[in-house]
Amino acid sequence: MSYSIGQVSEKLSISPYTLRYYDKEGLLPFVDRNEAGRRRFKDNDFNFLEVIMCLKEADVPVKQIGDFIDLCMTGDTTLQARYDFLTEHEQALEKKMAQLQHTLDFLRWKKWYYKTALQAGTESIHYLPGTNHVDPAVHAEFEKLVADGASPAELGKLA
Amino acid sequence: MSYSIGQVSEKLSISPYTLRYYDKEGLLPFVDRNEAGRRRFKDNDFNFLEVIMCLKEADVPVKQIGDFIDLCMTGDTTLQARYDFLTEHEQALEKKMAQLQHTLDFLRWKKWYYKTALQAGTESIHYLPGTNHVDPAVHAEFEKLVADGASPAELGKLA
DNA sequence: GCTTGACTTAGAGTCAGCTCTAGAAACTAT
DNA sequence: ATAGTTTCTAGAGCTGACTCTAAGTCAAGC
Repeated sequence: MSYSIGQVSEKLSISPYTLRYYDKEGLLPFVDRNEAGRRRFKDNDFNFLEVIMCLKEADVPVKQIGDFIDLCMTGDTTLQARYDFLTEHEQALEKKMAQLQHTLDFLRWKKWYYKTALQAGTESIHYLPGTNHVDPAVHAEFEKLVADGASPAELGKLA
Repeated sequence: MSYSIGQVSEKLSISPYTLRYYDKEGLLPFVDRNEAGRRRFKDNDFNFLEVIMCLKEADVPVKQIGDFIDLCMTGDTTLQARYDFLTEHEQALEKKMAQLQHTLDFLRWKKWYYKTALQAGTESIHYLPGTNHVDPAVHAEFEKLVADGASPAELGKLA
């Protein structure tokens, strides 16, 4: 079973332009060509493509993905290097997810800020008297609700 | 209390170039200037900067962050729009985190793949007999271990 | 045989998000 | 006062990741 660039493009929802770009950047050295020079993807190539898409999803730059594919093509001497590469990016991803959780929590505190403002009809309930500046006690109040067991996601929900 | 662009840059670990770029893109309309035209950041401005950094972290494009800041400057008539904006990006972020969890799981299965190959001294233990193609049963085996209660993160750990 | 459509390459163009340069003006320390 | 540092603007330059164009090749259907 073999597939044209168009069929692979369709299957993976990646444009043929992008697939050729990846090839040019050295990400697809495993892809065969027919007599006319056209790319023929094998079933096994989808294992590589899956790894490539995974690493892209993990925000690994194209060049580094190329380095990993190089390791793959070299053979058993690079097994440890490949394992280490994946470990490095596993850790980076864990770190990123923790960071995104903070970001999400912040978004929810701001939602609560606007929810309460909406209910009051004006943002000024959060200001220090006579100013346009937010009272730091407002954030503290939200933090207290969370410390007392409320879920940030729920606190932000309107009505 | 007011702060120069250099002090803000230092505090937030953002280059002054970037801060000026954000200003140029309309993200910092709230920043005052002194008689000489130099930016003077107020304490309250850090609330805005915190929101900007949060939205950046959530991968919101600079232009859209500008739209949100515009809403903030307009006053109480935009409270609902601001709430909706945050809700939209909260949802996008939740979706992204779910996707990243899948990516992480995939990375861990690949780590297990290389761990077992390393222990065998060769990747060929995963190949279909007489080929260089990965046996689909290998992934199924990993999935079975997970279904039987093993943690993907643990399965990938070496030694 | 001829058109249509998918493919090929090299190379140009685009976009976001910075990042830097140049030249001038303004603070800061001695 | 003067040297050094910081800031200002306008605008150029850079990087990564595509995205497309042009000109040509190839395969399939009428």
